[in-house]
Amino acid sequence: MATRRKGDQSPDGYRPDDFPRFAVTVDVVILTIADGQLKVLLVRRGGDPYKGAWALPGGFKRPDESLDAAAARELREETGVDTARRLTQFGTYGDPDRDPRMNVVTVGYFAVLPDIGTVTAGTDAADAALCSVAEVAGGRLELAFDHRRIVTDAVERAGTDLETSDLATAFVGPEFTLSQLRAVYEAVWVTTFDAANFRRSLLTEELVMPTGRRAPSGSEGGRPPELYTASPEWAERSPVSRPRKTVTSKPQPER
Amino acid sequence: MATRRKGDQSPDGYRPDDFPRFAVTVDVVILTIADGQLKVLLVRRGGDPYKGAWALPGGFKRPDESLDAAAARELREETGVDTARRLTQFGTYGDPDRDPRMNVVTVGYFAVLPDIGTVTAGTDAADAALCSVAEVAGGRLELAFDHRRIVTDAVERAGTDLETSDLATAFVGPEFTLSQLRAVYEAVWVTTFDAANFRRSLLTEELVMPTGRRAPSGSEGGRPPELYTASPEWAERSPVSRPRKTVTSKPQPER
DNA sequence: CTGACAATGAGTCACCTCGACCAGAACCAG
DNA sequence: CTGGTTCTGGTCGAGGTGACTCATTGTCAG
Repeated sequence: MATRRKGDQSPDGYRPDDFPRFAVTVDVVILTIADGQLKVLLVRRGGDPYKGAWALPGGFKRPDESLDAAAARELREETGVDTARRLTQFGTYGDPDRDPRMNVVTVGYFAVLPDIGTVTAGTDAADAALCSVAEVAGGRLELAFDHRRIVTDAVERAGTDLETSDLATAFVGPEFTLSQLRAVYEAVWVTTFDAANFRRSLLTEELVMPTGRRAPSGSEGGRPPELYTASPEWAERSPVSRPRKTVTSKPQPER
Repeated sequence: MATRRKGDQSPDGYRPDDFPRFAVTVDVVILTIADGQLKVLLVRRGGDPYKGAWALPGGFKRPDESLDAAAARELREETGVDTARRLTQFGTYGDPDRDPRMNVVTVGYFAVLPDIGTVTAGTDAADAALCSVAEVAGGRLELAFDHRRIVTDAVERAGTDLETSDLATAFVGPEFTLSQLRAVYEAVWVTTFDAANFRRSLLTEELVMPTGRRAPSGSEGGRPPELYTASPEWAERSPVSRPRKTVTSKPQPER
């Protein structure tokens, strides 16, 4: 609870100096898929500690706004994205040494975007970039503060949300091919799916509806795929179930 | 991220007064099962706002401890429970009007206990009680601040964790009957399970191991059940899957 | 124009899981 | 002993899933 404290001797009200005060920030992990890889939007720091290092976009919560509103505002201010879709809180970080200068408690949010073209309009676009999540998680790309931990937590949360919500549709646009959708699951989870079985899962459950139109075929040629839209009843149901087995080192054809 | 802010003109360091400061607290939702019902441990407030109302145990984070440590400390101080098992963070609440007097951001944790007998030893045991979660969620029991929301969020999180972890074993002791375990799932999710099928699920996956001993049969008579222990490989696997259907209004025998 | 190629779309089949159901075993109250 | 209750073990069928095959439809190189 918020105010109760053992040994509080001022029943008539708070004396704010009795309690430690913290700065509260929000950090936003923006995930998208580009080049078949899972990417995260990062900005380059201009301030003192970790100057020049990559970090998550974020900022201070204001006293008159909620945490959700703060995350939406920071996302809008720094990336130009109006959070049409979900903005999900996934964790809060308050280790005493996570910021070398002051006590900062930060609340992590994540959002998912279909295409990064809409993001570059942010005011700080100059020093923003999409970076590979694998490089961040593997340590090959250093992040400021404990942002690497925050990113990995966000990715893990996104992975579970794929199973329990329609989060996958947020990675693709309003119209998409089943291959694009399948690429989302394969990128976030690390597995592979049989295209035919994946197709059957979604169609028999009527989670996607064909539009009748077709997307242009890829650079490799091949039959142009049909475009689908997400059914409104995607939420609640579990569209695709995560393979439980350990990575079965499928005989993946080299290419 | 923690420190970056649009318009920050002090590259050499913080001027703490530039940023709003908040009190940071942790609230702990202790869940257990008693009388076949899901219960939550509450304390009665002695302070000014919401005086006399039920609230969650919790308190202020200290600058030199992590959030997890603060939750564990408060749990230990107020309930006498040393968090042998998991203590899971599930959400953070920072609406500007959630505390009428000051800006308070609180981080919610939940823990699960097998038996409440070990909890009454807390220093504030006099005004602590186990209350029905159904009464809290239904609004028949008023809580201070936004604690009702926090409790329902904790229960929802516990429900999903039942599926993805060995959380169920935390509700029961180190040795348990399958009926006790089944009662956990049935209480947290609101459904019912066929005892035989529930048994088969756990035994074929070897998630529980029989001890050879038996518990005394209940007050209603019946065959005395065998005692089991949890297999260490319970984690990672999904022991029991949540029924997806809407509550099929099963012909439940009245009693 | 023609054939190679790529990816989609559609179908089959074996296997497994899960829900529903039943019957016997073990124990208690009367 | 008898009836009632719970636990334990088993069967049976519907439905879902993985693995696989094959036809279809388009692009592209020549």
